[in-house]
Amino acid sequence: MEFYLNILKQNGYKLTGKRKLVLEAMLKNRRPLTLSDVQKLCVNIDFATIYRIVNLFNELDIVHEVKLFDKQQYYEIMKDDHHHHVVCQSCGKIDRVDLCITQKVSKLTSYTITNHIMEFKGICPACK
Amino acid sequence: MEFYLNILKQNGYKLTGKRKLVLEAMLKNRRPLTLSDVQKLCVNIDFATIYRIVNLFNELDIVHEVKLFDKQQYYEIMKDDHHHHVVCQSCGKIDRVDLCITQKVSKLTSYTITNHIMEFKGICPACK
DNA sequence: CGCTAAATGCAAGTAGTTTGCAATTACAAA
DNA sequence: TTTGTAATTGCAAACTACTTGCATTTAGCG
Repeated sequence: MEFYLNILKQNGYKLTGKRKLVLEAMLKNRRPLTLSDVQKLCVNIDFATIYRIVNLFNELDIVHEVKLFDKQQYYEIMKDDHHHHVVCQSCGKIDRVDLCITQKVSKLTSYTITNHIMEFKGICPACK
Repeated sequence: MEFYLNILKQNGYKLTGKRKLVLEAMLKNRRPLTLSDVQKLCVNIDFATIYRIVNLFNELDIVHEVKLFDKQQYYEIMKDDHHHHVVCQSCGKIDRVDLCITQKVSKLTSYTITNHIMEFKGICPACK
């Protein structure tokens, strides 16, 4: 918590009650969350405020964008813990995928990779 | 072209002029296309029709969904040519990424993988 | 404690897609 | 080859997820 509050402070942003609530909610729920999910976790914050806070967190790299298989944007706090996800299409469970291949892609394409999306969908062992 | 028309026929769909136009446009432009892109490539087709045709093609696995780094859905024909993409954030160029790790993810997570998203963004050699 | 710029709530706007329904068309049957 | 009919299409409106403008409120410096 302190770590993230410092990022806000160091960038000249105020430590408001709403920002602390959103941060706390996302720290306690470390999985891909939509803006609506975040709003449900933080009673009494307007949706536009949730939107602006989460977008600020994203600019400050406090949260990261996650794309799953619908048209919503998800966000998740992943400090020092870069990972991807696999979603069960039957029960909806989301598991971590600790694999990344940006270095390989960098070598293969000669691009400097700055950003990537990598998510999986399937059937989990329990649902098979 | 014939190959795809047969898929439509075999599934009981009519071979209409509009469907042929959309198919032809997407065969000639094998890169991620938004519905608006497809509409621009096919003069005189209503957007709702483009929407329904591309969605039908998607259900029949004629096209595949591609997610890039904005909020639009892209579609691309990739028969026998599964690949991913890397987008240059400077010039917008899109290159292929011929790499896939669903087998590795399958082993790692014990899920049966049915679907995945994997896209990259960076700076291309020419823009460095 | 008061001042001021930043943050927030409310309501309206926007982009991209999705749907309902009447008009049109592909194609099987005559 | 023409006809009947269900599938397809166009149009307009609805919908979802996000985005913005502006008036009100609040954090935090002095």
